[in-house]
Amino acid sequence: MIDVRAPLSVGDVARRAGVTIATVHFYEAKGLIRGWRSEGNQRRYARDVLRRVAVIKIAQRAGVPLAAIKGALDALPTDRPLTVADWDRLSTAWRDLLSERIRALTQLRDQLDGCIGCGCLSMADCPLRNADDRLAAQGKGAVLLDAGAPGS
Amino acid sequence: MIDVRAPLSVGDVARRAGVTIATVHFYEAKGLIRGWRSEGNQRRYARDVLRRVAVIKIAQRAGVPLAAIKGALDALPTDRPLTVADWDRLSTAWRDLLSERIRALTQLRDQLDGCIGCGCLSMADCPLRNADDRLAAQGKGAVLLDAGAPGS
DNA sequence: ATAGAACCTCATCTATAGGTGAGGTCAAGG
DNA sequence: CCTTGACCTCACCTATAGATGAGGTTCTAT
Repeated sequence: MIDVRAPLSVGDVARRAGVTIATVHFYEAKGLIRGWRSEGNQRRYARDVLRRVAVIKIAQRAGVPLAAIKGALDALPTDRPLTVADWDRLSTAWRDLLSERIRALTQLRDQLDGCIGCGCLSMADCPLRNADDRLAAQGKGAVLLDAGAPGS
Repeated sequence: MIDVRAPLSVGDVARRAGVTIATVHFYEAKGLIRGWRSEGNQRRYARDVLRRVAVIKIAQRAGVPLAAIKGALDALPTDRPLTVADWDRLSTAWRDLLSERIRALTQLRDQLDGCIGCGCLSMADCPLRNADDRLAAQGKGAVLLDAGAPGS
């Protein structure tokens, strides 16, 4: 008989969250999830971590780096499970990030459309090269893609 | 008096392409660009590399990893500068990749919209978690984002 | 009680895309 | 001539996100 309220082992979490045990170790080491230890020093987790890992994976799909995800999760109280309201705030922020990413990629695609066959790459006023330069001037690389995430 | 047809040094390429000297070294080591050496063993490049570097940077913005960019460039004859037709083929292929990326991110955003506040993350039929599982089942991680690039 | 599965830590490795500094060489102007 | 800036190689470092294996311990079921 399985008690659905029993604490989860690393293996349980890994299997049920669809990640490897190494990943669970890694997330705990990075402070993204939290648990306690058994008498014999084995990891134990509340069922709540499953939702946390799910949230982490969704944010990663949206392109949010782990450090930023941690920042966002840290801004939430840790003494209770994630609530719907928490998820609402996180998903809204990440949705906006996603929109910005989509906007940037769409703009690039449109520029690519406009430039296909034009051979203008060597000219100073090519929109593709200029957009790139404008970004480069604002800092180093990938500004649009890696721009600040919520809570960090 | 500056001869616009004179070969470029690494420093020239770096300055004019908007990358660091380390990056030029790196690209040459990876076979993304090619040049020759002066009597004194210093790197020399034809002006053509400027266009190549520009193409590389655009592909990177589209999310194409360097190895795939190299694959695409290797499929092109190296005994002449990049032509408009070459650029046409590359940009069309990358445009499609970009479209796929945009589609995947847009789908994720729509799912996020549908799920905001629904609190369904813990349920097995949440579209966000399922989409994730479907991807995971096809291999490990980031399938949509890193899917095959042209010429590799 | 004991076999075997699951778990522990720690060190090392993978891949991507470069950056940094040491120690030495090359090239051009005053 | 000789200084100075640009260049060379090589080794090692950074960050991200884990994977892998060694050597030893704990848990659980029979």
